[in-house]
Amino acid sequence: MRYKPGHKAKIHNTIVSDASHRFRSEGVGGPGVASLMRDAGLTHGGFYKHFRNKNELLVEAAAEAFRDMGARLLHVAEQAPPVEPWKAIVTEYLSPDHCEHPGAGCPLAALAPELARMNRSLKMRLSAGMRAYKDTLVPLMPGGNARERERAFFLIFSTMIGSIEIARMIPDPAAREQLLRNTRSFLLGSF
Amino acid sequence: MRYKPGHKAKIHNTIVSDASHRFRSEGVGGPGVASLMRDAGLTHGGFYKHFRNKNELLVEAAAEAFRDMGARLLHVAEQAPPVEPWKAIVTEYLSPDHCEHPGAGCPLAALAPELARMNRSLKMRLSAGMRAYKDTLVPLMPGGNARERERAFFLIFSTMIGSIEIARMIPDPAAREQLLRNTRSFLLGSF
DNA sequence: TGTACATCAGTGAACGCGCGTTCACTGATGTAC
DNA sequence: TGTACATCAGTGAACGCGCGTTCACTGATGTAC
Repeated sequence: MRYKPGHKAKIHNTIVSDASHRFRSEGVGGPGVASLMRDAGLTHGGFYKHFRNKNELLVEAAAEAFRDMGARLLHVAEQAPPVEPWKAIVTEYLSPDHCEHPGAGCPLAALAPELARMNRSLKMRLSAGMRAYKDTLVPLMPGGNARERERAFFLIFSTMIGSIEIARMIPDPAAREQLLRNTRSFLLGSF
Repeated sequence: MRYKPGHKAKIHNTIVSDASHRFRSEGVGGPGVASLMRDAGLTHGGFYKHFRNKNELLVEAAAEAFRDMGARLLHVAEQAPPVEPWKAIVTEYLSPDHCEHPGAGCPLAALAPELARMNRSLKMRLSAGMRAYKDTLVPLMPGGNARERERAFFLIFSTMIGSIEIARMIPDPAAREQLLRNTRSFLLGSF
């Protein structure tokens, strides 16, 4: 059958968006091509009408994950009082909601070590998404100039990423939330 | 053939130690059972004389990785001047050597998101290794009492883990080392 | 001391399974004449 | 207007492959008598 104009692009976006969530919650090796296509209501063969191979989907899915999370953090920063928007970002990032839903959260916290293991050329393309993420958020960071804000971005995000990952390893919910609380109060008082 | 007493335990340790390195450098799904046994000079069938299944090996390998890295950090702390031993730990953890050799490094920086995805009972057993790691290192952390030192442990390690993971994602070596340097100077000046 | 048997770490064929990828095909619609 | 053909997103059988796991078997040594 022939399809409406824009149909293919819509399906393509559906697959990428679904993959961006599933990779984050199940890992890069988690969902297979067939399962991702089933989510879109299609069969596995059609996958290669949309992507050269699975890694191409990974690149697009990671980029979308960075855009999604960037937009979410930008949004909470804009909702918050205009002084020190980065504090709203810290609160959102270290929220129990983000900790408990890696599939909708920061791709670095969900996938960083796996992505770091990919071959160099793939990593270059993946890190382009990370750079865009950084560029979105650096302007909201504390600091008197661009250099200071970039430094703050890396320090704040390093701390948040590590904390969320450790928290996700801790089975006890109370200990988990205390770690998030501690990190939150440390960061809010440090810059 | 019959083997010398202690032979089986020695082979067992070889497999666990090899796996602890390979899981850290290739991910949990990286090396297969057959490949791990080949490293030990054996065939895959014998694996099940040593472990009930692959997850049992993972638990032992993760525990050994935590012990290894704990001992390494303890060692550098003991070599350093006795005041503020935690500073030697920060310097070692954020070294280019650690960043470039995940297979010999901290299992949290190498595997945390993957381990966090495991089922609850497995995660409980994996996090026992993490607790032992923490208990080894908390006494060396800055702080006037046990509570403060435990808090410092989580904050310092969160920051270091996040930094190393981001650094491992950055393709440019200069940018990578600058991130590590920045994090080092931030932590050394923060406690 | 010599013979028969038990032990048990390790072997390797075989199991079912899901993976990523390829490819000849389908069939509804658009275009050409 | 009617007919022939081109397009192309999606189908599903088939590919080779590696995975984790099982299991009947091997064979050198230890033990019993």
